[in-house]
Amino acid sequence: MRDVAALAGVSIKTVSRVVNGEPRVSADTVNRVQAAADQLQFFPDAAAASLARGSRETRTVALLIASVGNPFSSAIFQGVEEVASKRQVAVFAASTEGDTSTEEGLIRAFLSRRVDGFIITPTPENHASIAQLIGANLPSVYVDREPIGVKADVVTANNRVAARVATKHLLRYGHRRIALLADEQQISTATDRGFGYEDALTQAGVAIDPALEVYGIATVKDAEQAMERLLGLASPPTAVFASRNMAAIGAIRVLQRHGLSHRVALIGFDDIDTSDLVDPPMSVMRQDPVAIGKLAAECLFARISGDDSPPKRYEVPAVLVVRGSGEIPPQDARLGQING
Amino acid sequence: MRDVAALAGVSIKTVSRVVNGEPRVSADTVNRVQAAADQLQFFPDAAAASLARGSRETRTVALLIASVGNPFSSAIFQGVEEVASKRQVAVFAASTEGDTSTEEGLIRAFLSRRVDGFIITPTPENHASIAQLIGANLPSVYVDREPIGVKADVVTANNRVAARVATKHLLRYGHRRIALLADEQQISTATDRGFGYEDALTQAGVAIDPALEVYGIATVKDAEQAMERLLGLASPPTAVFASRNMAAIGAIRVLQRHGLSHRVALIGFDDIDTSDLVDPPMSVMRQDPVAIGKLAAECLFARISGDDSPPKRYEVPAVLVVRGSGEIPPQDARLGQING
DNA sequence: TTGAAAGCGCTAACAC
DNA sequence: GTGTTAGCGCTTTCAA
Repeated sequence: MRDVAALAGVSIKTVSRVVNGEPRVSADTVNRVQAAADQLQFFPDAAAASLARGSRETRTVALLIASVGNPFSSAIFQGVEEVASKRQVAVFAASTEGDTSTEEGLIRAFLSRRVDGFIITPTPENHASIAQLIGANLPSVYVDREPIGVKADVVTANNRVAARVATKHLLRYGHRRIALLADEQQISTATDRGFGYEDALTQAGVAIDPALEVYGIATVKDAEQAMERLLGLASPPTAVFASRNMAAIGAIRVLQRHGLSHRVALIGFDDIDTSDLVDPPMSVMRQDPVAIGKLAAECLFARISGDDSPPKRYEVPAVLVVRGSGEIPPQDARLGQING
Repeated sequence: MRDVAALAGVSIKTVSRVVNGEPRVSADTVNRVQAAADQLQFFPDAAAASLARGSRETRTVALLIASVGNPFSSAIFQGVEEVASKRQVAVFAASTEGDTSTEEGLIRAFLSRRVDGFIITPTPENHASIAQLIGANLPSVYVDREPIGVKADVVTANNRVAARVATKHLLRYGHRRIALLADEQQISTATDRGFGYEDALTQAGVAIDPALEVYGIATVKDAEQAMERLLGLASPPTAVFASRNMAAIGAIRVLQRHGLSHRVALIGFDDIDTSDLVDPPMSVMRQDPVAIGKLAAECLFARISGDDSPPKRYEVPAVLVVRGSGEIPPQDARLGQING
């Protein structure tokens, strides 16, 4: 900046004025300064500016998600980015991989980088401690999962209702033995979907069979193992509610392997590009992670702008998409019934 | 920091020493300072430190990809993150959406934020101008696509060879009318795959039919339209090489719609979680975007650390995954031949 | 082992 | 319209 000032023959402050587009600078000066800045490939140092301004605003936010490579997480990122980029805010996205100490380390790193706020998919544990780490001065919004004991905005899918809708759909087709595949029970998303599933069964007068409820599905492999086990039951399920992407993929893989994919009904959560190409085409509760991300970002920017109303909970509705796999009527699915 | 110093009863410099873990501070002082820092929830300001240090290192890099929500791009991000997080480097990821002016704006924004380097999937045009924008002082690495007229490291898949392998595979099954679906011809990735496709045909003595080569597939919809058109030809293709994810999805959708998915062979690029669940299971050239991202990040950090050897080109091999869709023998695929 | 002074690149407040 | 001075939070150099 000093160099630009020297080259343009003005003071350093005038360069600052031009760079920030302040009024009351003569057109001639503006031109001279801009020419000098271009020639020197000058880019203002945003960090130094923020430091000097005293506002400590960096126009940067941090997004902590399960994994940047996971389609659901990255759809959230996409939503956040859409909103942030309109405001010229840059986004640090990072993966917690579900690990609390990684999460803490990331928060520390971003705190040092003076982000303006956080959007967080909380890991299963330790919610209070990360909230305390962030402190009260920095706004944060939680997405996808509800942190316990933390006062902050939360944006999730309407998990309980959506799970109820999916389960009712299967019940309507006559199913009575419906399996549930879900994430760890420490995660609100999983338990809420479990509640919705149980709501529907109870309302239909169907007894809840704990043997059909499998929690702790974290990978496709987990889902495959669970599905194998379910099919091995004396009285296997005739339908499956796979309450997350990976669970559905694993379940279908196993059903296909046993030639049962057209005999056991299945409804997934999380729509994906290829859901309609699967054999049979997959019925799903389609949640809208991009909308979740957008809403979370909007909340966060409202907070950053000074909104100090009480924390709110937002639910983005998931919709049932009927494609075939969820409309298969109950059939005997005991292993060995087909192909000997 | 001043407050911490006051509370601990030491000078500001001593706090700095403790925070940076410098030696030659008495254990007692360290404890007092740390207690004060904890009590005050003190986090050092990384930007101010970088400013004072004069090295201008921010331990931050920028990643410009097509779209953060796109599975291929986010897999690259995942690879970059894996390497960066080990070095405590934060990543700004942002979407260009293939738009040159967006790309330029992002580069300017990150230049102002004083990132240590760039990893870029270049938009179709304007390579030289973005390189000039970044200037010679900041290292940058290009991924997935080769920028023209830019001297920098490049990491891509072995596009030409992989396309040759895929096409040869189809030729081996007896196909002679093989369609190519590819991205815009301004993108090196698309043209390289096109060259590989043509290499294989030429080597097999099969004439290249321009009517079977479709470039400019940017969306699933584009792919669907192209596939419809191809099926409407007097002599339609008996096989398809869909050289990108979206092209494969659109093509399969149309083939399924016409009941031709078991009559027309198809090989995709980019493996996805559900490739094996599709009807029929999709054969693909599986590229490894996570590895591409990792390699790019490693290159970038080497450059940041001062490596000034001549720019290199790296190719990460893609492997053929045989699942069924690519092993269908040639059959009449004229519309209306099936089901009247 | 600790502290004082100077300055990184920039902007606020105030002159002129 | 433009320049001067002080200082943001920190680290460097040098002195104690």
